[in-house]
Parts: sequence; structure tokens; C-alpha cells
Amino acid sequence: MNRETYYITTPIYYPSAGLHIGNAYCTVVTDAIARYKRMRGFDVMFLTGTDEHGQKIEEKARAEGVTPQEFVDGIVLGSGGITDLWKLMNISFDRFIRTTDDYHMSSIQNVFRALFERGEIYKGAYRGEYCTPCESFWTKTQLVDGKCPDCGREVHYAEEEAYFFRLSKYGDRLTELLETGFLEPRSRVNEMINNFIKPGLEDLCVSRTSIKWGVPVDFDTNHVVYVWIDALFNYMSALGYENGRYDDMRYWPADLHVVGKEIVRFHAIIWPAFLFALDLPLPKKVFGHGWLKLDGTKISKSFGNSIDPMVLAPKYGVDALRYYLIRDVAFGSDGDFTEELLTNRVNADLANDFGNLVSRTVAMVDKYFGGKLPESGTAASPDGELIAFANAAPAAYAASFDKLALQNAVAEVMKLSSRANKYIDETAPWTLAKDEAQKPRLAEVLYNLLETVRFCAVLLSPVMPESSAKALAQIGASDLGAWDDLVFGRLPRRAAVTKCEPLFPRIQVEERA
RNA sequence: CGCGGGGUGGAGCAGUCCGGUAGCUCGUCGGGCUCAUAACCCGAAGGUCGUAGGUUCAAAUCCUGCCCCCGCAACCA
Repeated sequence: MNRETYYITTPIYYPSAGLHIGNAYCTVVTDAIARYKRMRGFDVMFLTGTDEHGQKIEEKARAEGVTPQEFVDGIVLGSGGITDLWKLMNISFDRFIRTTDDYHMSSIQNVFRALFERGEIYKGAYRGEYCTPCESFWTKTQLVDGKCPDCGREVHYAEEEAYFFRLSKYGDRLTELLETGFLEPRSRVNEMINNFIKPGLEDLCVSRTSIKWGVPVDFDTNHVVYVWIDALFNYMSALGYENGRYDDMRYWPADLHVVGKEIVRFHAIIWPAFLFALDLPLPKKVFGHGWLKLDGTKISKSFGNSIDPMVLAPKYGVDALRYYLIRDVAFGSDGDFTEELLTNRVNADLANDFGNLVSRTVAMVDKYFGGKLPESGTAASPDGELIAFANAAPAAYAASFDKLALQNAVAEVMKLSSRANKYIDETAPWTLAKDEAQKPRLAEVLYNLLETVRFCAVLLSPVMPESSAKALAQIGASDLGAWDDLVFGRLPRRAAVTKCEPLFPRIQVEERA
């Protein structure tokens, strides 16, 4: 129990509707990192969840004639809901938090009170242009032609009693923090500083009286806690902070918050400011990933052009989808999502290259040796190069993975797979097989291939857990899938190989008319 | 002068932080192989790295101007 801890989180998603491929992207990437860290021996805590309060949910529920709680229960726990999606995508979260959970709500009340008692929160008035039908405040800059941007009707000046957090006093400390590498990728740092900190931070409204669906402020019950404190503190309440449900604060501070670029601001400015205010340790890193675009435009719930991962995963295979998301999108940048790119990538890397390598290797062991190699073989010239390549792969892979350049880490594995395919050509096992005297040489070649396949499978396991396990099983290496087993030659010579269906069937491209 | 990202062979991308033979996938053409998922291996054609200048022995990579595309601008990963 003395292993080093690693605490990683996804954002908590807003269940006003089902999730789309972009949410799945974020979670899949986080899952791969969590699995990688576990493989490297860390004591990992991987948290995901849902942010279930707020006006939008309130409205949606009313429109459907159900209570807000019933509404979110349906989207989160219901058939085809968020928990089903994560199950389908093979997400290995250790804990799932819902902001409507009792323990979280009591944490939030305690945090709110603590901030108030420290003088970090004060009572004031929220002023702005108010649209009565929409029950929404707008800033001057949000108005469209001086009217409500949602409904287009007249707005009028109004005030609402509200609590405010003294965000404005943390500008300097936040600038300092951002310049230390707290936020990645680096390109987002300037955006934060130039856009939000330099113009001057304003105090932040942290309660509302116009919304009912939220955590009540226990010492002033007209108010509910507004999204910031409720949502951001999930990362700590999930560990038991200020509640009795868990006792896992040893995981704090978090090692990595993975977030989308649109909520970087909340995680890189507001969140650390709250922690400053309570003298709590800060998370070590916030990573703002990019967006998946669909035909060059943004995917979002409100756009109506979302792609449903519930449909994509069964269609292409969960692991194929996971692989594509990680391999084809540079983590941190925007990426295009199209089924054509997905097909292209999966066929090229998984079917033609790695999957086929497994097939042909296993088939040859089966065909030439009845599925079991002899105890010994004869080494020869191209072997050393392949073995050196394989032995160097884990370090190269880890170097990229540790920098969160997942796509490069995966690319390292594919290089190894390609090298193995080339090795088959160099050694021409089918020729060796024709000469009985060459059997020891043939055995050595096939053994080297099995080992290379094993390396690839182990390294791919954080990205494609199912398929990697299947590949290991085929080569009789199911119990040699640990990081420490990445030593060439560890596979027993007489490991039994089992011929199976292709790991990644080629995706047939529909003919264009 | 609101902020940020991008413009690299036919298509999609990496490389740009820490200047030094322009790389990958798909596609095209030619060759090889037959163990394998019509997969694999080798080779070829194809790029003034948006544009105009500057710094340098040397720039896709650093600096400046300009053109074009996209996103954000307070709660949609």
C-alpha cells in the first residue's frame, strides 16, 4: 500500500442530454492514461462523473414532466445512459461521482460555509440585463442588438441578491501559477493570461436565488450554490473531503485533470483560486485537450450534429474506436472526426499491420510446429536488429506517454509492428519450412516474432485492453502482460499458440456509386 | 488594433518549443513474396513547407509585415 498514488480525473459531464463522441474522446484518453499508470505500478484513482444541477436540467425536466432527479437518473443510469456508455467503452474508472449524491452535497455546503467564514465569500448583488421569460441575466456584451440572445425579447436592468467569491484578489498568484507549467498545452496559457487575467478578474458570483435545483446554502436557504463550487469541488468530495463517505484524501492533490479546452478557464483560474482561498494543495496539472470536429465544424449538443458513440462502438469495435481517437488526434489539438478517417486508420494500423502480424505469426507456428515451438532454435543475423528494436520500444513509448503525447506513444508500437512484418520478409519462414535441416532456424524466427507480438500487445493494452488480452492469449502469454515482463526472451519457448479469428477485421469500404 | 489556433507533395496529418539530409498514412506507378485479414516487403513519381522581407554559415523551424481558414468572447468535452 506504499505505492505512489496517481489521481486522474475527467470533467464531470452535464447530463442535459446523452453524451457525444467528444465526451467519449475525453474519457477514453483519460482511461488510457489511467491504465498506463496502473501498468507502471502506480496506485491509481480514476474519477469521472456527472454535474447534475442547474437551470438547464431544471427546465428539461419540467418539459418532460418529471422531477430533475428523475430526469438525470434517466440519462445517467438509464438504459443507454452515461454509465452504460462507459461500460461499453471499457472505461476503468475507480469512482463515479454525481453532484446530486448526498455526500457530495454536504461537502459543498461545508466548503461554501468555510469560504464564507474566512471572508472569501461575501453577500452582494448580481446586476445585469435580465430577460424575464428566460429567467436569465446577460452581460452587455452578450446581448444581440440590445435584446436577449436566447429569445430575442427586451431585457431590463435588474439586481439579484447573490454571494460572491473574491476571485479578483488572486490575479497575481494565478499568473505566477500558470507560468510554472500548471496548465498544458502551453499554448493555452497565453490565452488564459491575455484573455482573462490581464483585463482584471472580477469577483465571481457563486450563488443564485432564481434557481432551485442545486445545493442549498445551509445558512441562507434562499440561495443555492452556483455551478463553480458545486462542480469543481467534486474532485475532492469524491475522495471524502468534508464528508464521511470516503477516506481517500491520500490521493490529493490530483496529478492530472483532463478537461476540454472550453472549460480550461474554470480549471486553470477559478479552481486554483478556490484552493488558494482554503489553503489547500493545488492539483499538479491541468491538461486542456482539443475538440473533435465534424467536417471541420464543432460538435456540440446544441448543434445537433453529434455522433453517437453508442452507435459507433458496436459498428467499428470498441478498441478500434479507442485506438482511432488516441492515434489520430494529437492530444491537445483539435482533430477531425470522420468515419472515413477512422476506417482508414483502423485498416492500415490494426488490420493490415498489427492484426495481420498476429495472424501470420500464429498461423505459422501452428502450421509448421503444430502450435508449439521446440525448446531451442538457431539465431542468425537479422534477429539482433529486431530484438534491439523491441527492447528499445518500451522506453520510447514511455517517454511519449509520460509527456501525454499519447499519439506518439502509440506510433512507437506501430513502428515495432512494422519492423516485425519486415523481419518476416527478411527471414522468409516459408522457405525455411521447406528444408527439414532449417527447422531450428525457423523456430528461432517464429519465437522472435511471438516475442515482438507480445511487446506490442502489452504496450497497446492501455489503449485497447480487450484486443491486447486476446492477442496475448493467442500466443500463450496471458500471464506475461505486465510492464516488467517487457524483457525479450521471457516468453517460454514452449508456450502454446492458439489460432483465432482476426483480431481486427478489415472494415470494408462501401463502393461509391 | 479583442483573444487564440491553423495554412507542409493529389487527400489527411507529424515535424516548429531546443534552427542543420522534409517524415508518416492513404492514393498513383513499377517490382518482390505467398506465412497472413486481396494483407506483407522493396522501389519510383510528386512538395520554392500560405506570402513578402529580415537574422544566420544554415530556417518548415527564430523575428517582422501581409493574405486566407477556423474557433472562442463568461458556464456546450
